[in-house]
Amino acid sequence: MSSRLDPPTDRREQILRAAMICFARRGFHQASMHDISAEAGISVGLIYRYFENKDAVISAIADQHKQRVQELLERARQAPTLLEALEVLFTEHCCDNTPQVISAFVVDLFAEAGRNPRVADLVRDVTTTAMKGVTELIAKSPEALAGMQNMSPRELAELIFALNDGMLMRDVLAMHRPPEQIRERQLKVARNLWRLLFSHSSEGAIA
Amino acid sequence: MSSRLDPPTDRREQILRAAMICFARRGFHQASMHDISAEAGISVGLIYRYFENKDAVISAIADQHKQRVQELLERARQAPTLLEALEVLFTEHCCDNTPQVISAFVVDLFAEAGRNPRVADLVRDVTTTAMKGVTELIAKSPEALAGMQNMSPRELAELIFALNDGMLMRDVLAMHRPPEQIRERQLKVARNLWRLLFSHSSEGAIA
Amino acid sequence: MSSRLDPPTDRREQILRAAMICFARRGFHQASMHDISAEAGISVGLIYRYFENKDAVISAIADQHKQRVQELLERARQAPTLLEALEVLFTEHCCDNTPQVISAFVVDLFAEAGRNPRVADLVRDVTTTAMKGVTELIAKSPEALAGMQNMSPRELAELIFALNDGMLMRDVLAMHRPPEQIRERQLKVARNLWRLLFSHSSEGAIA
Amino acid sequence: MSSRLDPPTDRREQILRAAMICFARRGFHQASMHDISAEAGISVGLIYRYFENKDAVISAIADQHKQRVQELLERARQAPTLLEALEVLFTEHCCDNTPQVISAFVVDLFAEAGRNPRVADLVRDVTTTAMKGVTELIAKSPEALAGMQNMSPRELAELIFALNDGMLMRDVLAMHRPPEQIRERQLKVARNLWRLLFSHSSEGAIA
DNA sequence: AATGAATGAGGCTTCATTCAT
DNA sequence: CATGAATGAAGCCTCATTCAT
Repeated sequence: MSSRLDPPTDRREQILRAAMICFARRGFHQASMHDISAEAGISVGLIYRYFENKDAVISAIADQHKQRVQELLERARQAPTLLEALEVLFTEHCCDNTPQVISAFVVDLFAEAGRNPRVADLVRDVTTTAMKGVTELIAKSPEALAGMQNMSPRELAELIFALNDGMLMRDVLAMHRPPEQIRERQLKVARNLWRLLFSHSSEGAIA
Repeated sequence: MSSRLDPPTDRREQILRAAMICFARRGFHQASMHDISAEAGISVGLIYRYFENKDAVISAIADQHKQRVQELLERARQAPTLLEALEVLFTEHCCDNTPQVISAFVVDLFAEAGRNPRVADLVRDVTTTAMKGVTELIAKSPEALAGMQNMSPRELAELIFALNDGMLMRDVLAMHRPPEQIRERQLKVARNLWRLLFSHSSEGAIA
Repeated sequence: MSSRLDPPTDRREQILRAAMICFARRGFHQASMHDISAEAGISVGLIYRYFENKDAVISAIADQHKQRVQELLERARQAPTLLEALEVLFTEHCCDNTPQVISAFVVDLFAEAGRNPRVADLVRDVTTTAMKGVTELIAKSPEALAGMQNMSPRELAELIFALNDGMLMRDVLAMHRPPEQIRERQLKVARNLWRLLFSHSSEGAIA
Repeated sequence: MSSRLDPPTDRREQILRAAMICFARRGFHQASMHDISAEAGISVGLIYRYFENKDAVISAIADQHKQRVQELLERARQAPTLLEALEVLFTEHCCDNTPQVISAFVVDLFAEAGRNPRVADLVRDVTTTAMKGVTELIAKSPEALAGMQNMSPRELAELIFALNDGMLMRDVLAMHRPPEQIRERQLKVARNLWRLLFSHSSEGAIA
């Protein structure tokens, strides 16, 4: 490899960051290579020194997304309780970019997956890994085992991810509203589900 | 003239059907007007006799989607029980087109909403209407009132829709698998949620 | 031929009148066949029953122009004095259409003559005929013979026509101003030239 | 790289020269961007690096025309006598291009001015400036003051310009004839007018 | 390593023309 | 006679990609 900050890696990062912004703003195919180069403050030709073509940029961004999700999963795994792990996972969409940037990007990523098999494989890989991770998390969790509700850990994980993705999908309709407000509202609903799934009936209404 | 439908309406439908297929296959912007005309078996120019431009075709498709959802909501409203209404809603994605066509299209529609304000308004309109309809359905339903789980009808509706959308988003990753199989698996998980939300604990396991 | 008002002739007239308006408004090539049909209140296809194609319409309009000029020349010839004849000629641009319509059309006609040889022939024919007519008019006129200014009748005619055309060319820059005002101003200048050319110095100031 | 001019300016010039030729040959709207690129020996896309769109090319050409006229006016102003100044102005149409190219272009420019307000403004600007310049020239000229013929300097200028434009308009009908021959004939007529306007009768025949 | 001029295929759209009704 | 739906070539413009500097 190379040390942490040598030019090649830096350049790649710089380009990918710019690409991410452009893709979120205009979509994979509406964003032009020129848009990306302008956003990155470099020339168009330079992009081609680090990426074979536009598709390679898209793939690289998708890869980056995959890694982000894996890191997230790792952090979730280290949370003391299942509910805390879920909160970590749910807050995924907040890095250096605003949540809507991530949301717009992810929705476009799924849309692209519907056409581009390479992207589809990659997204499937991400979701499968995440799903497996959360399924394990649930299987190992005492709260889950107790509440279980007649559902398998796998089914519980599916419910949870569907909720996550469904909320993310709605984000793009509220591009103008303050991110925190959106997230808070969504978190409230998500917590309702988690409580429902993972609280023992013996505890009665938990509030 | 013609028997059932006047030609203009027929043509519009024919074009929209072709556009739907192309949009699902390649996305709004990757699908060319030529693709659509070829799929419809007509010439490119003819499309412009029925639609001002490509954007108008996209808008018309989005409108069609809106109406489909509204009809669906109407049918759901007439179901005898809440759970049956939810089943109706969940089965949305099956008309003349295969479910994946609808899914791919809807995901792209949301992606587009993230950029095109006109599309965003339309999609927001659809989701708002649907949400309101289901919220009312829940508010009027005895099962819901009983189980309620400390959630407002509105929150319950949000949960349900998030699940719906989340599942739909995943559809695009399974473009190759038989639709029924996908739907069945998803339905199972969805029923789990509905049971959880709307069954009195006194009744025990319902399914 | 046919009687004065049989449909074919009427239709042709109707189409040509509409074409004239469209050509003046948008130019020969910017005006579409659809524009013309709409202006005439008929269908596009019908135009093709009366004209082989768009070029034929342009040619027919040019022909019409030629006839209009010839009639004008005829009227000018019957004027009692040369100066009156010139006034008739100069007022050419006023039929059922506003003068600017004619001006815009004529300028476009000359522009088209620069490319389309058939139109060039036709326009040349018009100008040649008109020139010959006016040259004769001058040659026969006592005023002219007296003043003559060392110019041949032919040269005098050239001067007069250049003035006419030059003024007409400027009309298109004043599309918004009241036609009478423009014409009056131009007429004043034209009269100055005519007086200069055709008044004996012995007569002193004539105007 | 280049010796005298930086490449961007060269390219713009190259494109404008090619556009001028194409516009004169086929008219503004009949000349395609492909025609221009072929004439310039470059690709279509390259034109768009130097001009926003086709209209911008037309505007640039019109601007160029404006500057050419202004330079001409400057040269005319420096002529020792009024008659010599007029000769300079009249010979306008001869630069690097053949006179007919200029004539065809100017006639088309006026035709376009009849429809496109932006072009109309520009052409009006040119004619107004030129007219003002010549009016001043006349007002300051002793020959004019003497002969005057009861006309104001402004009216005299109008006469002169109408003659110029009228002759230019006729140029397009003689696209095939040798330019010098045309010019000579026209010059002879023009001189007749000038002599008439600006020669004291006491001097008798001047030419 | 970096630039950005240059290419040309391909997309959207218009429009003259035809033809079934 | 009249309509207007239908065709498809052609025009304007964009953009991924290459390459000389």
